[in-house]
Amino acid sequence: MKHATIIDIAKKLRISPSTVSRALSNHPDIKLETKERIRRTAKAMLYSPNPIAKSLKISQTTTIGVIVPEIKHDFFSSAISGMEEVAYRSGYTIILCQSNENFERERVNVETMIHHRVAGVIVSITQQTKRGTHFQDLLKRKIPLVFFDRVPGGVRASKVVINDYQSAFDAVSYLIGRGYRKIAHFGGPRELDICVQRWNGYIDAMKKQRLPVLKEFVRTGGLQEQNGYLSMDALIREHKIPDAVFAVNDPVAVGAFQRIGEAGLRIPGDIAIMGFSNNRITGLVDPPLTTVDQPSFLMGSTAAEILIETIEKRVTAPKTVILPAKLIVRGST
Amino acid sequence: MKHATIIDIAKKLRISPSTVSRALSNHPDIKLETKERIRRTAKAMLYSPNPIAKSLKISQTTTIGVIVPEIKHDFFSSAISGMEEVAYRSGYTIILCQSNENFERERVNVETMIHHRVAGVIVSITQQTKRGTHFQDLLKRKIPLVFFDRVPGGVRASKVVINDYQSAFDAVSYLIGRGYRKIAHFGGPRELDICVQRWNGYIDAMKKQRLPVLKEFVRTGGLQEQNGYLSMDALIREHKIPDAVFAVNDPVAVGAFQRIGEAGLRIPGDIAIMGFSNNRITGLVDPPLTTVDQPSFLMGSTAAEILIETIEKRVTAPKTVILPAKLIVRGST
DNA sequence: GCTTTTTCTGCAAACGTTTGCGGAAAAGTG
DNA sequence: CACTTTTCCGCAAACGTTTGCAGAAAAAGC
Repeated sequence: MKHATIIDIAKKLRISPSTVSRALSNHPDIKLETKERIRRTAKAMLYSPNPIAKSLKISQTTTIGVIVPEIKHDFFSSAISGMEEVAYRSGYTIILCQSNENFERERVNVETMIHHRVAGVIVSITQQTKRGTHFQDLLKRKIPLVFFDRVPGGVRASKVVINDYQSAFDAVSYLIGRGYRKIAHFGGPRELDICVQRWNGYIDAMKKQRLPVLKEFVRTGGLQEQNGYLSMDALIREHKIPDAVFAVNDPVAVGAFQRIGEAGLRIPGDIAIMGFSNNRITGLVDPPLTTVDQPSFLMGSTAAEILIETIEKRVTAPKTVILPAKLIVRGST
Repeated sequence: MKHATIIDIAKKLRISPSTVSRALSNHPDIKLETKERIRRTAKAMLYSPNPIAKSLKISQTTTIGVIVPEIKHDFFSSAISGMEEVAYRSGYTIILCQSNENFERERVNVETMIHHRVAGVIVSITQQTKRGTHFQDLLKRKIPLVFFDRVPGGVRASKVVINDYQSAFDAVSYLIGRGYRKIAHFGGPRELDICVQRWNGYIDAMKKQRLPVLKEFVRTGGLQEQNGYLSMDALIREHKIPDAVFAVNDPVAVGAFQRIGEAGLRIPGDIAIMGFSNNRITGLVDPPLTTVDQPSFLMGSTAAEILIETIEKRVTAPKTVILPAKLIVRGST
């Protein structure tokens, strides 16, 4: 079963392919009557335009590329869901790559997107990503680009983020308000702006209340569960037990949570714990985790909206959207 | 910044584009020396082939389409992760659609895939999907198709699943072995084969031990958390408290879990609970849920492997792979 | 009725590849 | 040396669209 083409329609109607093309794209040059005729037979022949041919001709597709560190991560999968939703509504399709937190692979992914002539790309960068040179290749080719959540420094592109600094500041202030004093911070890699922001929020909140920031209570590591587990493990081994832990994100919080449980310590009695992102898990563990709600689906959908707007309206000025994050107080603090 | 084309290379070397094309695809007709020369300048000019032009010519792309009910669902996102992994290794890219458990949208998604001339598609069907006619369109066009997990009846395509019947049978037998007698089943829609299989496994395990299957203890509904919540809610209102609940999947189990907690009942003391899939959540709630481990990542990766094999080797005989599932015993039973 | 304007349609080139076929040059054969 | 065979490369068409330009037909102006 072959696809019907514009040429097939043209032959059947004994007119030229160009007329058919114009009629189908509603060009004003074509008489209304012929347009109708063409549309009817197009429908009758089950014609569907070949996007590849069109792409080749106008050297631009109607697909948008998405690059995330890990698809299965709760935050990302629901952001992707948001993107797919608006892409679907706007007639775009999504091609998806994961970088696996690997810089080199991210670079390759960007190349893949370029080769595929995507109309634009949305990315959240790797933990390892320090330089943004590979993103410059996109900008050079005038391919619209929007980052979300994990954004690199020094790349002139749109971003959708939350106010990480303020959220962290508020979260830690809340802990202090609850009476916690020895508050540890399990931070992420210093290369990632969001980690630095959250780190700064922590520091400033502590300073504001004139609480000392103890070196042994500030640990940096990756963003995975195991990192939280290991950080907590180290603290326990060194017998440096904090009142509370402010984790850079939920997986790290959950890792710490597990280690605390294994040590027979009580939450929040012995150690309070606060996460960041409001992953589904945090509401289901016992006690449920206090965390900062990061609107993942919304971040994805607005990222897609901004991108599509940029593609279609050809606006070039990068835009930064800061979405509201909300402290969700639960049993762990 | 423009992309270098085959023609650009040809001009620079004063040879014909066809020679360049053949050299780059290592055609035996071309002298080794010229091949080398062409490859060198191709590299120097940062040439990268235009996949769109190639696709148009050979009317076949190197992308594979994936359609799932919900991206953010734990099981699916990690299956997608598995697919992306092998796709990446094999030089394919993934285009992703979600049907949102909506039959009509699934139909549109399939059309999208056809228009995009994907090399093959992987799908897990909707709860609503009863007829597979839209999948026939793929087969008619000789587009390889593989289903995973949720497979429809009556479509001649490859499948990768677990043995749902046996796993359910084993799970329920285990419950009976632990001494539970009044075992309820919260099942999914009867349209979905996996639900029927698990339902049958439940029934047969009960029958084998000569336990009565009570009508009020067998409830069907959707596959979401709220469905489990509501089923449990109904049972509690009717004062029909079972010893144990065997849920069709983890979200349903978690829903029931929540309702049980709200009712002040104890798990497993008052009601034991068993899920299905081994979502991450199940290991983190308290008590952790006994469940059946469904190897989501592996299911995704093997689905992709089978698909790519079918695409490249042009094998046409559908193949069914049954992956092992394993009972994970935890605190909830 | 003849020129000018407007309305509509077709021709042909282009997007970047792949590939069947033909043929020149080189090599082999007797 | 005259021939056949092999080796290597180019021509041109094709994939299904879009679009600038030219031009025929119809309408309008006088």
